[in-house]
Order: sequence, then structure tokens, then C-alpha cells
Amino acid sequence: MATRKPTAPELHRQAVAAYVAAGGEESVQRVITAVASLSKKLDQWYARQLADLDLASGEWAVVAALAKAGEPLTPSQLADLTNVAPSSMTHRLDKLAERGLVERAPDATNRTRVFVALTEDGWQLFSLAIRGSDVVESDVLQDLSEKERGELARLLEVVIARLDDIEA
Amino acid sequence: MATRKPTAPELHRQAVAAYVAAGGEESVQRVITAVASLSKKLDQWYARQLADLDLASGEWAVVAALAKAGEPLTPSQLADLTNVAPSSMTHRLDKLAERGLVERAPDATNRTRVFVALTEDGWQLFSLAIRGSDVVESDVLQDLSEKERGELARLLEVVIARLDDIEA
DNA sequence: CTCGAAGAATTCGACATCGAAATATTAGCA
DNA sequence: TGCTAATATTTCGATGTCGAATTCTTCGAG
Repeated sequence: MATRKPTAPELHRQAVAAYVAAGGEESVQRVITAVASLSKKLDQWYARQLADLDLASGEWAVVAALAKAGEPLTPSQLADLTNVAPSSMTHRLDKLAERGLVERAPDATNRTRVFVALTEDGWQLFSLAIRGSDVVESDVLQDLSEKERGELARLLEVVIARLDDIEA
Repeated sequence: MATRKPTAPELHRQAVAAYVAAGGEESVQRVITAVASLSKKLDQWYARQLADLDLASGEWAVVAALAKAGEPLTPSQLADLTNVAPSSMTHRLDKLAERGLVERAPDATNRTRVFVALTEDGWQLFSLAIRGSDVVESDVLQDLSEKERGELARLLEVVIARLDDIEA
């Protein structure tokens, strides 16, 4: 590699510049680009961390979705939450069930539906992964004061509150 | 669906609560979770928008990476930038080249390497997509003042500056 | 009550992606 | 120079994902 590998801030500036040059608005692109590259980097770390647990990132998404919901979900709901086709979920659940991380149970009131729930092992895996990743995440945010973190979270949450209204 | 579909802020709160319950730190999880869900939603919108241009999101990633770099890149670099295995890049580039969006050219000084560049059509497609998506992105940020957008961007950029130092 | 439409999960064939191996070229060193 | 290690791309077999079709159940109009 003749040219040095660019740093994250350099990549960020390049990206914003390119988007602005192509007709995007600067204040918008600075935010959007930063969110995208931050998320991308985090995903990479998670993938590595999950590899240690012998879990594909899509499988983790299922476990996390169930943990967040705190109650059983149907395969369709899981497919929706994890951004995957319902047909793909079937196989994923097969594998996760085989490993004993989730359980399928028929819905007594509606026999077309199936409920998927985390097993005890599933919960333990979730907790283990979270505690591990929290360390990395704290490192990422180490340059922000507690007050700044709160402000950052607040601003992001304002944006999130807008998400549902847009769909159109 | 018996239960109403949860809104984005509800999902966000649930996620933070689950992560904190599993041992994560709150100020960290609020930020990380918000970044993740925002990024996910944006990806969904991009995927839809790109479908109109008959472009898979991975193909877009290649076009965007080349546009941001502003110069030709090798398949390996593109694979790295777009988070994909080098072997997968081969086929993607084949397809993009077939559509006339990129061009491959051998590197005269090192015959192991190949340079990939955007064609004129590739640049036009990039510009078209950016102008289209900027509209959606502006909508997402509409609840933030110009000053708040600047502050949000600044905080995110502080975090990004830290990214490279962590790899360990 | 019956029949057709709608909804949910699964199966199936086609295609994209992955990791490992293969190929070709360059770089380093005795 | 000659030989080995390293680098870059591509090929290949296995696996995951997608969209369409399938099966089964429930809902609703007449």
C-alpha cells in the first residue's frame, strides 16, 4: 500500500466534502455521515466480539431483539425488527433453537402463529455480550464529559422521535 | 397483529432499558443505541431509494466510496471500505463494470494491482442519488435548529476522532 | 354456514457472500 | 542473481438470504 491508510476523521471529512459537492446540505451531511461511519465501526467491533462467542451478527440481532422486547415474538416480528426476509428467519431460528438459545412454542389462541422466546442460556449469552461490548463503547465515548454525553443522547433522541412520521 | 407496532422512541427506550438491565452503563447505551437505530432506519430508506435506481446497497457502497475518495481505488481498498470480503468485490465490480458505472484499469507500475474508477455515468448516478437522499435526511433533522445540528455534528466528530486509537 | 380472501410460517430455486485455495507479481535478502 | 515470503486478485465450494410459491389457519361477507 503506497498511500497511508486514512484516519477516521479524514474519511469523514472526505465523505462530507463529496456529498456537499454533489449537492447535499453541509449541516445535514456532517451529522448523517458521522452517524453512518460511527455505526459502521461499531458493527465491525461487534462482529469481532461476536465471533468469540461463535455467533453471527444476524443471530445476535435475534437474541438482542428478544431481550429488548422482554417477551416472546413471532418469526415475522423478528424478521421485521432485524431487517431480514421472513423466509430467512426460519433457518436462523432453526440454528438458534438447535444451540438451545431460543425456543419455539405454538400460540394456543392462533395456530398459524409461533412464538419464539429466549431460553435461560439465551439470556445469559445476551448479558455476557452486553457487558463485554459496554467496555468498548465506553472507550469510544471517553472524550465526552458526562454532560456532553447527555446532550448528545438528547439530540439523537429528538431525531429518533421524528423517524416514524416520515415513512412517506 | 394484536399489539400495536411500537414507535421508534419506544423501541429506543426498551433497548436502553434492556442493555442497562444487562449491565451496560446508561449514558453510554443511550448514545450507542440511538446511533444504531438511526443508522438502521437510514439504511432502510437508502435501500428503498436505491431500488428505484435498480442498485443494490452494496453496489451503492462501491460507487459512494469511489466518489468520496475522489481517485481510483483498488478492489482490496474498496472491499475494506465497504466491509466486504475481497473475493466478493470481484463479482460486484464485474456487474458494475458491465453497467458502465465503473472501469478497471491495470496499474502500470505494479501489475498485481488493478485500479477501479468511476465512469462519467457513475458520477452522474452518485450525484443523482445524493440530491435525492438529502431531502429525506433534511426531513429527519427538521426538529433541530441550525445551532443544534452543529453541536450534534461536533459531538459526533469528537467520538469519531477517537475511533482509530481503539482498534486494540 | 360456507366459501373465498387474508395472514403466518415454511419450502424451494436462484443468487450473493464468505473463507480457503490458486495464480500471478513484487519485494527482500543471502 | 536466485529463492522465499508477502501482496493482490481471482476462482471455487459451501452457506445464507431473497422472492415466489405452498400449506395451513383464521376472518368476514353473503
